[in-house]
Amino acid sequence: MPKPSAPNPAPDRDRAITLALTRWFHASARDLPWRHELRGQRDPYRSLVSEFMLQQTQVSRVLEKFEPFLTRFPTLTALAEAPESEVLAAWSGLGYYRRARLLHACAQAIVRDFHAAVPRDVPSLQQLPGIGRYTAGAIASIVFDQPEPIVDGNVCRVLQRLDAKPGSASQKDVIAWAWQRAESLVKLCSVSPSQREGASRHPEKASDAATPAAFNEGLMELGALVCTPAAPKCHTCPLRDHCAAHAQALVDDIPAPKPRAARARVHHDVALLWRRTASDIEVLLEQRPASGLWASLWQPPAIENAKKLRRTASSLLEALAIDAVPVQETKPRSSAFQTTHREIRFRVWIIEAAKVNPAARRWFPATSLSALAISNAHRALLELLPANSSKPSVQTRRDRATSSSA
DNA sequence: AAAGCGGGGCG
DNA sequence: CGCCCAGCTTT
Repeated sequence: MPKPSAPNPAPDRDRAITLALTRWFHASARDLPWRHELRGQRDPYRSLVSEFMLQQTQVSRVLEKFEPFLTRFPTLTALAEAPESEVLAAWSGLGYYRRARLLHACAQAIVRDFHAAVPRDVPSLQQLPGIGRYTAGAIASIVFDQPEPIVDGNVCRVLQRLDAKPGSASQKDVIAWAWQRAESLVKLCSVSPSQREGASRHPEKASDAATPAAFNEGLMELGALVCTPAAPKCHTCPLRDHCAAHAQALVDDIPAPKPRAARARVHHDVALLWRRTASDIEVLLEQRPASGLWASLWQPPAIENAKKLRRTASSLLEALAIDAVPVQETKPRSSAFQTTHREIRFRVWIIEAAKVNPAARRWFPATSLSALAISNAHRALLELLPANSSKPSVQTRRDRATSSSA
């Protein structure tokens, strides 16, 4: 029986792409904690949390925080009812802290407007705080298997290479092209009634059918594991035979690198004030403003963007309007920290104070800091406290990889 | 339309 | 050391 001829060759190529990627994903997908299914479906709440954490953040970073967050906030309602300070504390170290506040507000909006059930459609999802076009498409397709496209950095790169589309993912025209391309591909994955009938008569073929969920997640998984920015593993790529960039030897030129602004270098003068108590030491912290860098997080009192070089602890305390008596003057310690947008040189005076008027600041026991919302930059500074000088309590990834688990 | 926002791993 | 990452909101 002759196969009906297609109107043009593109649909055949695209169908082959969706099928090959779906099969590869089912065979090669990593076992990630937010991919665990209950009764054949992803947990919408776990998926929601993972999507927020994964915004501009690598999987390896999210893996360290995901399960502790879910243990602390097991349900959407539990998250919605929690105080924001605890949500920020559980987010501590993940960066982009606005996401934590938006996730919190998102959970509250879902409870209020959708009876505590994550909505299934893109328009409803996209109205929620912190959910843009990508995250709405990801929830709709991956959790609810709807034929909605998604485009992130990974997907844009894969699609550009697939069609040898030049340009950078920072170009609006490239992004717009990628959304069109992703949409036309994912729509080929929606199961038509006749296909569903066929699948029920041939259940052994069911796992072969391309679904929006497997195709979309396959695009991202391929970008993460195979079609990487540098040194892509074309020899193991399931789409190699369909890839225009590979055929034309353009893989290393697509996508074009994204222009990036230079990092600003700034100095912060930090007063790491501590005092002894009967059983512990305490450290003086203040809360940052609710917007901007490290919004609402706790830190030692500091002069930011310090212009002039301060030479004594006393002069810093005076600038900070802290009425304290240093037990002794010490030289500042240097500590550098980088974010994407700036390089911060901390000058840290470690000051044991006999007497302090804390004003708006608060004393915290050193043992309570792990439950507080503090950036990784400032956690590193707190490691300079005398109580921590002999035992490193911030364990690096390298530490964990090389130390035996006792 | 453009800027702002963390943090770390990797080549 | 530069580049990149499962983006979104604000200005």
